[in-house]
Amino acid sequence: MGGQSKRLPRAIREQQMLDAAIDVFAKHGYHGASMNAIAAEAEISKPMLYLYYGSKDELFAACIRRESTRFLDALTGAADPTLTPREQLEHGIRVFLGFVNTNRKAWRVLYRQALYQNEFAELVLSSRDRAVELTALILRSSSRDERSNDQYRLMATVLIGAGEAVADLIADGTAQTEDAVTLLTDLAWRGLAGRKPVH
Amino acid sequence: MGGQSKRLPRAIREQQMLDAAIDVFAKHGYHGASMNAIAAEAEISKPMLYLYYGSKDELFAACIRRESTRFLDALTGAADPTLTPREQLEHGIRVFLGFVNTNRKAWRVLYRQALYQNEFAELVLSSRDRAVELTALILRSSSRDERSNDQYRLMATVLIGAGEAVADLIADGTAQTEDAVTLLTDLAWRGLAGRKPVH
Amino acid sequence: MGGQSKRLPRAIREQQMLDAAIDVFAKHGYHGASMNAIAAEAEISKPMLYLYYGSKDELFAACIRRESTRFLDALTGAADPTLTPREQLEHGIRVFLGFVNTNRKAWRVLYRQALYQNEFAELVLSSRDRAVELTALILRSSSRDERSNDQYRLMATVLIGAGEAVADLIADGTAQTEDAVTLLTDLAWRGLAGRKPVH
Amino acid sequence: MGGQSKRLPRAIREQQMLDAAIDVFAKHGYHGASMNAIAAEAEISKPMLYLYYGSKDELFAACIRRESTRFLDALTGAADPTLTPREQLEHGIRVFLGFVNTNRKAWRVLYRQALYQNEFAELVLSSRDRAVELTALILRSSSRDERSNDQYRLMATVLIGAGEAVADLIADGTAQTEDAVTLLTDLAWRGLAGRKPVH
DNA sequence: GATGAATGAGGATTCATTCAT
DNA sequence: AATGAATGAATCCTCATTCAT
Repeated sequence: MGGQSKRLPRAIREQQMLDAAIDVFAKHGYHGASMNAIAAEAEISKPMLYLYYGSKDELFAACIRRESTRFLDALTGAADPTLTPREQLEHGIRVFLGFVNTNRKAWRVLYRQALYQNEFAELVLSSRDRAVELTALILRSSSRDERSNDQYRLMATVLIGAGEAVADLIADGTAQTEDAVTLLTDLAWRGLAGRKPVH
Repeated sequence: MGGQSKRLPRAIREQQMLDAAIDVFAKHGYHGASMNAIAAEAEISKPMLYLYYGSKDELFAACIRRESTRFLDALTGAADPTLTPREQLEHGIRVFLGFVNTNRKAWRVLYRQALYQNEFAELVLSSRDRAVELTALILRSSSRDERSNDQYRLMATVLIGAGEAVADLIADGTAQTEDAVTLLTDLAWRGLAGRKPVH
Repeated sequence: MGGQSKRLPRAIREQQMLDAAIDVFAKHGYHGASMNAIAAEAEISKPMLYLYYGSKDELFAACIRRESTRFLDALTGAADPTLTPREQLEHGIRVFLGFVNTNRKAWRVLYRQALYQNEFAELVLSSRDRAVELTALILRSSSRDERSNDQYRLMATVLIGAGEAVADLIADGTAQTEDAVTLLTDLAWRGLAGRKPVH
Repeated sequence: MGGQSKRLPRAIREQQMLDAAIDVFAKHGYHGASMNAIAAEAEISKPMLYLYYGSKDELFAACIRRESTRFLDALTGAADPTLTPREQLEHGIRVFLGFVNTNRKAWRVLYRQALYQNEFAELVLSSRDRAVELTALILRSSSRDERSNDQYRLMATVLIGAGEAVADLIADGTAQTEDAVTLLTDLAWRGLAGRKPVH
């Protein structure tokens, strides 16, 4: 008790707070997480939270932004033009599921709290849309067919939906990452990426 | 204000209340929905809600139960042994997406609120599990391969995840049901249901 | 369930209700006893309670009145001019404690709930005053001194206070009636009933 | 409205709150006292009450504890070995009744509310038991007889019961402290403390 | 820069009480 | 004569948020 918190530079404080916030949000959900609990977890006083983030909403938004960015960066960084299309697909999926696996809390906050908290869905959806866009691109480049962008986007959405379902299993510890990678890659490659429907 | 609906028999009031509750839960989420708002929507007084359902939790649970049941009944009723496997798959998917399309609020409450509200997840998951089981059965009967039950279940989970992603698009009005039926059926048939990976 | 309660004549119904009310009041206290619980205990519907007694307050008052009367009747009936003063005293005390012993619930409601429930204290006090008056009379007739009525009344109050303390022990089952009779009689006889203070 | 008392150190606020709480509890009883009313009386906001005491129950318990302690301290401080037994008895009684006289509200809360509020009786009884113990000791040392501890305890209970009845009169302003002291001392000395029953 | 002290606003829940049948 | 259906009004409690130091 008393004066634990030493004058830290702003940047570090911010991260500390976000870490704590994500922790508590992941555990109790948006509504269940009280500013009190977050301040306690961060070992600072409540007014500090307000000084840095202004409101609970903004704090939550900041969490979402930080994690979305980290997430997208991971995915973007995974692109590797030297691979074959199928390898690219597999690599992308592996990076995605790997990220979820090592950032379970973030995943829960982002995709299982924010997404269905009316006021924040948009925030997540915007970066999810970028993920869809990215995936659509990969699908197109892996595909032998010619389809409309909308078609590819719908496919990407579906694939990402499947990915999220699997991600949930992984975040819960119910499924193994590698099994899931194989399954999803196969699904994407054969089901979506293109062979002509019949012949 | 308005109707003041008076002295209805218990059974009718119950449905009225659940309708109102689902409405408000769908719009504001579990926490955001106040008993006040639900009572107002149902055009009854708060004590009635408590008289009939005892607590907010139990009211929410009652919503989940009613809609889960309706949902499963729809899916179960869709089974039709006279169809070919692929037709069965397609029909199942169409019924599923059709249900979501005409029960958007219920869908949101069930799969987008309850599922990620810690205390209620289990309730939804138990009926989701039955859906997974059902789907796994269809997949097995549509499949030419021999796989383990676990394999089929994982596939079913993935397919349902994809289905939910699509369902969200439909619930939002972003996608057309028929397009989605085609895409999903194709995905399931080719990506999962099993032709041997070409070689 | 359903129609247990047959058309009973008013007088019987009234007693039935009071019995139930005293039961519930004794167990849960005035505030803790809900009209619901009382109606349930009496195996009638709530509106009946209101039909007969008008309000919770009046129902409680009715309980107090009935039991006060029974209580005073018992005490009054105990007077027996053929006994010696000391025997009278002892007999009075025995009747009092005996009554408490066989009417524990009533005792609790009257002297442990009503007395300290602001709105009802008066009701109890008025009949308690009559008990004090009665006791004062006995004390005067047992006394060799000459004292003012006020003195006798104060003595009676003290004696009754002691009696109530003992009554509590009896109502709780902590003390035996006969032991208490001996002690109290002795106390009253020697401590109050008269010998000159010093000599 | 009014003082708006601001930013007091914790210790002072605590007492302020307890003072207000005792006031309101004494006037309306446990159930009749709303947290609203207590907050208003203390001229603070409701959340402060909860911040400091957590719940109505705990607030009530805190009142009981503070007053019990003050009470027992007063009694304990009254012991004075230089006095004769009878003087000790008289002094003890005077201190007791004097305390009640100057702490009428506390007396009401402790012995007239808490004692008959099922959930709190125990709390009061434990300190009342200590008072009984103390009194029993004084009685024994004042007594010329040899009796069992149980006997002395029963006597003490009776004496305290009588004392409480008198205390009520004093708290109501119906009796004078000095008159009561004389009467009770006499009662205790002659009726209980022991000269052998004449023969 | 940092915080202990304080509160407005609102939420779940429970009653005593009354209609309409 | 008797009751199932219905509610206004309060109560306890919590939380995001802000001062004053």
